[in-house]
Amino acid sequence: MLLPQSFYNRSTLQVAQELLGKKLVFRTEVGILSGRIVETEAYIGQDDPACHAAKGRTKRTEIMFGPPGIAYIYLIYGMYYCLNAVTEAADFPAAVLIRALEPLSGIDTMKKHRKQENIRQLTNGPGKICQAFGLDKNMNGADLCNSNLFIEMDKEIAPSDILKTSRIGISVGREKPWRFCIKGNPFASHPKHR
DNA sequence: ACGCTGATGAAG
DNA sequence: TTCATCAGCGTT
Repeated sequence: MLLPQSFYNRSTLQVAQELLGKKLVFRTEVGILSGRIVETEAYIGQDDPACHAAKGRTKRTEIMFGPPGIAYIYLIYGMYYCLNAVTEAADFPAAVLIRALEPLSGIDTMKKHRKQENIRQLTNGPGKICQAFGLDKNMNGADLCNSNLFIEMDKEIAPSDILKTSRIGISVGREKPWRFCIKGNPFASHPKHR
């Protein structure tokens, strides 16, 4: 069952943790691509210096100020895309970055997109997920509750099985423990925890 | 440890 | 208009 908009219209920290174990699905012309979410990060509001929307509304970040349950996909480092799910009510800018998946279906297509045979290397990083799924700016703004890209209910992860660490790859806001992984899952982006 | 790569937003 | 920055990845 597909997660409804009300799932996303809550505290970002709660959504980020509850997304662990859920299934990201993308229906494409070449078949269904899916994977279990095993790593997320929260980016929350104007007081979080690492959040793209920290300095207010811009053309790029207005999507984070919009309604919850929308895909926010942006280009990073000139070559890779990152997929986020917008959270919380409209006018509060926040999102959850999907950082790593355990591939479930469409694995052959993912291998082709990634030019990579090792299943563990297919989706263990936010840029790799978008490459494996073929997601780019064309899917920015897609409604995760009503489009070919959505998230389904699946496993429930017990709080005791969630590892909390600082976020990766940022230069500000490092002190916030807003990265979440399924403990011991081998598909996380950084196998060694910080 | 480093280079690739280009959109973004702030500064001028 | 220029310029530093950047929620990553692959190769060295």
